[in-house]
Amino acid sequence: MAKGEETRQFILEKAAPIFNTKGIAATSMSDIMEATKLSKGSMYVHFENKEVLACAAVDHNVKVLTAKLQTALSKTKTSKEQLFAYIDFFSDALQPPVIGGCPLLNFGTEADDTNPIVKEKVNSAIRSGQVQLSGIIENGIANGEFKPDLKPADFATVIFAMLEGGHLMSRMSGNNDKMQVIIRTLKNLIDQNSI
Amino acid sequence: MAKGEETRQFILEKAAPIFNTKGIAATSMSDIMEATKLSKGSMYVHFENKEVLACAAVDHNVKVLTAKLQTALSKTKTSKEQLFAYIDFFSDALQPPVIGGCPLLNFGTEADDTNPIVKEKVNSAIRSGQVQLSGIIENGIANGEFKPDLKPADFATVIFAMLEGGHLMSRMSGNNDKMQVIIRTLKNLIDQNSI
DNA sequence: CAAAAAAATGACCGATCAGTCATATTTATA
DNA sequence: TATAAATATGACTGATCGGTCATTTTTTTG
Repeated sequence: MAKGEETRQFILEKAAPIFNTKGIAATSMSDIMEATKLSKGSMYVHFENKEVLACAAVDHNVKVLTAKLQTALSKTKTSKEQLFAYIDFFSDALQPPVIGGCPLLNFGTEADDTNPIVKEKVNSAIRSGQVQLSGIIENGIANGEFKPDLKPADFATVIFAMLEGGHLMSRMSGNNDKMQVIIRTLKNLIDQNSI
Repeated sequence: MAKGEETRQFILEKAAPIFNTKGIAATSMSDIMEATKLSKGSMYVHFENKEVLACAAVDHNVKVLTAKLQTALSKTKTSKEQLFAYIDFFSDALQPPVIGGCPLLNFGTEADDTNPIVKEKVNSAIRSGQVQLSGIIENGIANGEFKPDLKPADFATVIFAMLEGGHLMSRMSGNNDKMQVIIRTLKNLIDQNSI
């Protein structure tokens, strides 16, 4: 990796959790300077402005989250195990896979009415999650693990919404009780739809 | 109402949707000045600083949301009707009860790691919603509308999480499809647990 | 209606913001 | 190793931020 690309990645690794924790608007370039110990000029060698850096940081957070999720999923065999692993991956809202909590929730709500580019990144990531979940469920139906009347797209939506909602609730309360209720309910639902 | 209190309320009515839409960090006092057509000095007569104004705006958003919800609930009789009315109240994520979308989602994610006061306001509002939902379900069990093995607190958590998650998903996609899946699923769940 | 109190004004302040650029240093190339 | 290119530095800029305050205007009170 060339020196430039190395520094760029280094900046992203330091900046991504800050943006995810404080939000884009509340994160200043000097926050990133402090975290990287790099000069202001150097930042602008690798990112033409804050908006570009913020977008790259959003991508980085989503990429790290996705990569960790795929690692967790790769350790499973059956479709049911995959669904359980997917759910378990998000089971601790207070020690989430990426620092600052779910980046889709964080960046999505901030970008909603103000930043169409970031909003579309979040929308795209949600769609990917949906596609993956639907695929797991479809496979499970095809190989006889799940009941054939289970609607893959709808159930994927329910899983995703419950995880995001539970994440919010548990982070607000500062304990993981709500998320555990969500996890248990989801697993029961999956069991009820298993053969 | 004294002149001072009148102006204070007027500022809050103008400021609340701006904070809910742009976020606290991204909203400037000049945004509020422009919306109210008031001078900067006048703002500081009624709110000692931006943080106080932002907190009051959070309260205002929650209060308006709650008031509208109670109005919707007041038109119902049975417990099941109340649950359906509660769900229907949040059914359109693109035309939400308060401008900018769910303030619990918006302010909650922004305040999460940065603003403990606002975070606790959101946490408290979520708890209130939970208590109200649980109460409706308990009544429904007591009067024979719902199956006695339905767990009020857990089911309230599931309803709340699904609504928040569906809200996020639909706002990101820009259409209401996901929220409609959530609504339909929740109503089915309620029907399954009705007698 | 006059005096006192409250509210409204806008110029002003220091701090911080995102971003620039001449210069220096490091890295890559031939 | 000499030269060119890429990268890093930090002082600087203009704009905007939240917040103050002497003054004026409006409202309340006795």
